Amino acid sequence: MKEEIVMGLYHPATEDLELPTVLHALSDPQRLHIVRELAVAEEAQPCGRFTVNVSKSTCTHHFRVLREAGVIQQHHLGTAKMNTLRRADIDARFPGLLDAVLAAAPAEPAIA
Amino acid sequence: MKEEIVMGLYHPATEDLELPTVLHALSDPQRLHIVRELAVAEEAQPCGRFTVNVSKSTCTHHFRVLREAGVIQQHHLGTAKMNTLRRADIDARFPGLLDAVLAAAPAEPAIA
DNA sequence: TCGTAAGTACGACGATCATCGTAGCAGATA
DNA sequence: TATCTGCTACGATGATCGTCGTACTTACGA
Repeated sequence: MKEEIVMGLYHPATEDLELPTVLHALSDPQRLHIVRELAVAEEAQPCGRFTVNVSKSTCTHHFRVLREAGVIQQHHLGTAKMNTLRRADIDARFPGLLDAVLAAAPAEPAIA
Repeated sequence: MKEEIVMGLYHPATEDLELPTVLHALSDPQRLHIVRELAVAEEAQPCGRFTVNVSKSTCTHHFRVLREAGVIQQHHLGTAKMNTLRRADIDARFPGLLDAVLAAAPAEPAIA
């Protein structure tokens, strides 16, 4: 039941990650695209630097879904909000899941 | 674009399986439970033999979602409709995905 | 101090979803 | 033929979802 608050933002604890919630977070093409870009990034990325064809408010919505599902971690940095993939946490809770998702369909564009 | 019709039921071809669709199909607790029961079954199972706490019509809906996503294959047998997991197809298209999903959260009940 | 850049909050909208009950159909069985 | 079993079709309903625009906040920089 432990929950972690990082810089005022809700993040579920690793042991509280739920499979249906994570799968649902990953079942949207836009969010899948964000996760894939995040997976190849070396460092934390601000929300604005993603190739997503939706409005800013929709983008905020998708990042919140990913964060509340435990897929990404967010923290403020100046006016920006930096995003990192919670790869170790997801691997610990659901071994192999993230690798399988990232290995699949890397060619699918975010046009949809 | 090939599509396979098995006994009058639509089934997507292996190469047409889409990751978001499959993930969405697996993101429901009831359907996840069905898939898990199907994974440990030796043979094809009729729809009625699943421990699901929803009505019959809702059950029909969930099986259709799984079939149209390409997760299961269905065929009629008398009055029953038999279900099998398309494990080989999913493994071919998304290697490791099904294993990761099945390995995770095996203790989650279908009470929800 | 003023402006700009990056995100958020807050509705709102149409679409999809999970659920149900009722009615009905197709095989199997008597 | 009549009945039963297993499942589907067909709304209907309430909830959630993805999307948007507008207004707002906050931090940085000129």
